Amino acid sequence: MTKDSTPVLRFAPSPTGYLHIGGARTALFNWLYAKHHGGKFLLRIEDTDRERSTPAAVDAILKGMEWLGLDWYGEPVFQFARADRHRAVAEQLLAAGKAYRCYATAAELDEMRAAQRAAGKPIHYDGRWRDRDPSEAPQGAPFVIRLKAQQSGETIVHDQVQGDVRFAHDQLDDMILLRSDGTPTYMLAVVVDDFDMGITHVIRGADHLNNAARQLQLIDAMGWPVPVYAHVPLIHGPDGAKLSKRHGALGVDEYRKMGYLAEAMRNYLLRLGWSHGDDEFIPTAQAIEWFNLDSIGKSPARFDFKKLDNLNGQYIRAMDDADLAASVTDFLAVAEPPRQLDKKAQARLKAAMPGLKERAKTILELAEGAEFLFSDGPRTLDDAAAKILTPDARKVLAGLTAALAAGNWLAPDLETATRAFADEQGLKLGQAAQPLRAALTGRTVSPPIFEMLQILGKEESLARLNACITA
RNA sequence: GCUCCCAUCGUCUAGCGGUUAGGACGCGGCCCUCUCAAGGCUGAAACAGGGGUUCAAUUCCCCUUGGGAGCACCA
Repeated sequence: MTKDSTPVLRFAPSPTGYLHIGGARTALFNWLYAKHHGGKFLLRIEDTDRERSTPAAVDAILKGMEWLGLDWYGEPVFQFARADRHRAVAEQLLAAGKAYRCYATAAELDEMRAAQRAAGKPIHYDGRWRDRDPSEAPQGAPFVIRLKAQQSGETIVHDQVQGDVRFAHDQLDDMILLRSDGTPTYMLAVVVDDFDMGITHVIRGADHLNNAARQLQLIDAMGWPVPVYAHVPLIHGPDGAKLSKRHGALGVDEYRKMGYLAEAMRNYLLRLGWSHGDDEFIPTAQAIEWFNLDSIGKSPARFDFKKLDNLNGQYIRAMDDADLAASVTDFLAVAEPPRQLDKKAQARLKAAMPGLKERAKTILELAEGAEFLFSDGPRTLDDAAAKILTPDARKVLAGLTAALAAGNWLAPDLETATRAFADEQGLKLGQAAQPLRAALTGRTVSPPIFEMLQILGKEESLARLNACITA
């Protein structure tokens, strides 16, 4: 807690689903803060909800974190395994008179809330068992343990993002620490675990801001140190409403499948709510150097795929050709269905990379754009390409093929030959180049065609061209 | 209903009393050009509204409006 001690951060997802984009950003901020200050970043799985927690979700979260490159210190802490410790703290509070047993039934509480709602009053536990003598307790009846919270005054959350946020104590009620089945609630578990794990900084979603005030009361009752809080605004969908699946509330693995690069993802997520002047392209190393809590914005941001695409394209263009080719190969190997590129395909892919990478926003697009390099033989024409290859165009192609075959199979020579051919035929270069492209790639869009001709090689190129001429 | 948070181009944002309100994405135009991109130049595009405070408010305060979050024996 002291200024000179190393900070200890944590990301604490509940394994009830995949790691979504909001959680990923929260994790990223914690990770960046820890990296920036040379502190520790821990992972805690909040699996106390036995009904909804699944091993598959734990796995998805871990995989998501790994893909994003957010490495944590040590082994993940599983909250449920610490239930005994949580219970002990509740008992300790009970013994100290800072907590009490409440025997109110669920039906009773429902009734109470209904009445409060009808009266326009805040919906809070009314403390009906707070000051009752234990002798009044119904024998053998189930009970919960509630914190005997302060009733007057206020709690101020000193938040690094939100500023000082004040909560009047009469707005807070006596929260449940231990359920009637003896299991700890989230409120208890978080506070105890954060203390036991030595957490100094809590960076989490703003949906927890209200909880912070309650947790502070618990921390106060235990006499524990207060962590530094930073409640980050939530991410909204493009329409300003809550992020829905069709908007981007997907598991991070979906982003991987769509062909986004982990570093681009980190950059995008970072800029969603955090800024450093006019800087947009912020590689991770730079992000670690610059990250701070002060520059986190206070308003919720909307998720924008277009900007993510652009950023991803920038990272693709900035990547080394060999690394990028390897990324495409890996991407295809785990795609559905999986595909293995043979040596020839890999060599062509790498050779064509300079032309390929500046036309793709995702690895998926890159792979699709390189399809014509992956196998030999005539191409299946897409609609636009078929339209280009009219009988006339095929005649042009026949002449051009003959002209090309006579010369060197190097891009500059091929281009010169094609231009000469177009000139003598009274054609524009495009009228010769487009049929060439269609025959070679099966499409009307590709990297510079003369370079592709060279990469494909004379034999393969001629085979594809001849197939189109005779067809 | 109650509590809390938020508010600059369509979107992400810079701005921390005096600016021609800047950048990025997206959109339009031009250039480049074998296609598509990339790249260069360029254009349109914002301080939610109303009160204060101040010589001066996008900036500080209040209200309204509009968004969002939380009010469980979920986390």
